[in-house]
Amino acid sequence: MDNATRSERSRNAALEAAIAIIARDGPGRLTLDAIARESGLSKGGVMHQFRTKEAVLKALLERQMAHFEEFSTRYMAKVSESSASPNLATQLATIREAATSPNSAALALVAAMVENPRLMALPREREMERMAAIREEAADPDLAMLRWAGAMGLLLSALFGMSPLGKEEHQRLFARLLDDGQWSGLEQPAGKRAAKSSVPSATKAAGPRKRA
Amino acid sequence: MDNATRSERSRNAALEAAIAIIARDGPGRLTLDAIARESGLSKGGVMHQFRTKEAVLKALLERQMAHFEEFSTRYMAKVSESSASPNLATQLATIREAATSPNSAALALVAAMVENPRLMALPREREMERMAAIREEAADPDLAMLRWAGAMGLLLSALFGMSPLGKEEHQRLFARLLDDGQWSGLEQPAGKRAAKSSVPSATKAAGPRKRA
DNA sequence: CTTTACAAACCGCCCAGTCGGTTTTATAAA
DNA sequence: TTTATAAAACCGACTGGGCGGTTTGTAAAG
Repeated sequence: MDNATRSERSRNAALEAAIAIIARDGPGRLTLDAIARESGLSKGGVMHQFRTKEAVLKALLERQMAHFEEFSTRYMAKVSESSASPNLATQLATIREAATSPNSAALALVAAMVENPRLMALPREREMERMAAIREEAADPDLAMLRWAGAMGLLLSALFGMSPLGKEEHQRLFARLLDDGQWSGLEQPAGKRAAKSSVPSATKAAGPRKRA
Repeated sequence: MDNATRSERSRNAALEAAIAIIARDGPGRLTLDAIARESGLSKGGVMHQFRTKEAVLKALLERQMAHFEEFSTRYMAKVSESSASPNLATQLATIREAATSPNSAALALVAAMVENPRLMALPREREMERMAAIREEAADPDLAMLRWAGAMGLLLSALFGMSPLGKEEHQRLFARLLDDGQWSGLEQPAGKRAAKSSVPSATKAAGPRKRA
């Protein structure tokens, strides 16, 4: 086997093993020996590919980021024409994907944070770019950010095993977050705030039933 | 000094130390020796008050829960008359409190999760009760849950050090989440969904929902 | 005197990282 | 094609420190 592909296979196996361990046993059980055992490699082999444990975490993080980056660009290509706010739609869909992906890919974040909080700088900066794009395209930037925050809340609370929501509710809420039509009723021009209670009713036949 | 108060002081010192360590060095650095060093107690003293490390985490978790419980009931008493959805308002305010409290109290959750995911059962069950109350009182339960999720997203993403939002944006978004008037424009009677959806939903006709 | 709160040395285990050695691949001279 | 040499990938025993937890001793409270 070619040397380059041999290395790549080993690195890959190690990272897959790391994900499996985190998902099965929790981030606290992720050790270099465990990775070696799970991947079939020896400890030395793992250490040859990654000089330190932090390097493993970093590679893991970058791998996950790349994966969702790809999902993102594919989704973006699909909706960039049909949606008025493609960046927001893409982010919401990506977060939903992360929340429903069985391998609990986002757990890599937890592992990284426990071991070395500085590693979070990478995903944060990436997220800031996206957030800027979302703001640019939004008629009501704050509302867009709140929809983003809602998706993150669903994802992270589920990740922590402390979501009080059922799986079906989960899906329904994500669907509503993604549905632009559901939110157009209360968009506010940037910089202006008003305490109004009348209903513009652009999107629905039945008005709210109960008001204070 | 009285024996009972002496014990209480020691337990308190240990827990304060634990919080300080988590906030300063991250959850991965929380060790019994570190707690002993930080609190001024000896390791034996710490172990006398808490037979195991898990007991420390559990006590820490209960302490934080009690703290926010108190905040909750106080806030609830204030708004129970003036708001149409006092449970939701209280939860949102409590989450905001957790997000802005300097001691990063909620970090105890992360520490607990890393060490022993089972400990999350307590806060989750408490959260489910509250979620039920929120649903009961809401004209549009799903929208209420989404506002809750938005607050959680703001809190947790900030906790992870991966929030792309500035401090001022943070506050502004929380304020908007709390403002009932901002959301009345798109309430939907429970059990009914607008047909305008541009995104196909996976679940439909899930059955009748419970109304207050 | 008995019990409780604390101190400090200590134990065994686990973990990240090291090291000398072996196997596999790459290069190239014979 | 064969052989020689170097480099890269890999192995697994080992080390030193840190960890959770125990044990023994001491002083204060009751």
